[in-house]
Amino acid sequence: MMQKTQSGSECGAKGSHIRAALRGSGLRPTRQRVALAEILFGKGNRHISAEGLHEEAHGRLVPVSLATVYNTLHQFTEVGLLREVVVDGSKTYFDTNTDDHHHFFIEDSAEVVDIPPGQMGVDDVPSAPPGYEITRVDVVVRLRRISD
Amino acid sequence: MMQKTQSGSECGAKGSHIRAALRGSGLRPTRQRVALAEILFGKGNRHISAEGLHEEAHGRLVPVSLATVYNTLHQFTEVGLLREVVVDGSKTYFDTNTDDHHHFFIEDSAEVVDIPPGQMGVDDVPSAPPGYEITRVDVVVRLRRISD
DNA sequence: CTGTGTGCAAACTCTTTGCATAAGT
DNA sequence: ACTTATGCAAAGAGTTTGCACACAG
Repeated sequence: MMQKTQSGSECGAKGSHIRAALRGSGLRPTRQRVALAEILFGKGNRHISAEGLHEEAHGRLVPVSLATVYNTLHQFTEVGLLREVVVDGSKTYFDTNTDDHHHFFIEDSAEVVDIPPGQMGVDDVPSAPPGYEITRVDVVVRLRRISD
Repeated sequence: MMQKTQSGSECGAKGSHIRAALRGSGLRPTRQRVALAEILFGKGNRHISAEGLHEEAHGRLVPVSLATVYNTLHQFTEVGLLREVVVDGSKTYFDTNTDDHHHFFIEDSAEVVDIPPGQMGVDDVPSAPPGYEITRVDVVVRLRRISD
């Protein structure tokens, strides 16, 4: 037999691809993790908060708990499937694009948008103080709506 | 060179300078605001959280409430005496240096340190999307302790 | 005096945690 | 079966708010 088709979501090749990816990262492909991964990675790069993912999952009739969403986001981040983006003091955003790149942050709507790579660079990053190493250089270009 | 400001009221030169600055910003120089301003601006550039400032005030026997610390930090930020720094999702830091500059963030100790200006620049900042203006470009160089 | 600022505690938001139950292999 | 993940609700951290009292001008 083939793999058993899952509950209500789409079945077939995509599901097993995701399951394989999770497995390859050492995560058991549970229903919730597969469903959340489909939402996260199903349509291009996304920047999403735990609340946002939770709502979107419920909108798709995937009833995951908020605690599981947090767990999953952190686990995905640990294994390198996601990246945490710090742009706003109050919420944590997760980015499905783990490449080296930077962000616009639209203050009015609290939205995060990728800055295409190659368009911006950082000159002369100072060397780390002795005893420390640089783990990342983050650039955030903050935007505000022009309200004339 | 030590002047006994604080305690009951403010009689020294520093106190009145601070009072003048507050007044010039349209803020009434209350005891709490003057005391907090002395802590903030009294010894070079600082990066401090509300909790940190609250503790430091108590350490100096200036019993301000946490709510007042928050109010004051926000008021100072509004009038341009402070700048908010977003480096960590969980806490808000305030920087007494309002010039254009960037930061190191030491992840182990959650410390913020200025990167001296002129040592680092950002190339080719993309133009803002139509309808938006850039309010600021923030660079955070994240550091971790090398633990061999 | 008069209005603004302060302090307190309660409320709020986002996130984490503990433990019984459910699911994966 | 045996282990790990999930869900729930409660706890936790940081921040904000509402209202009575206190202080600055």
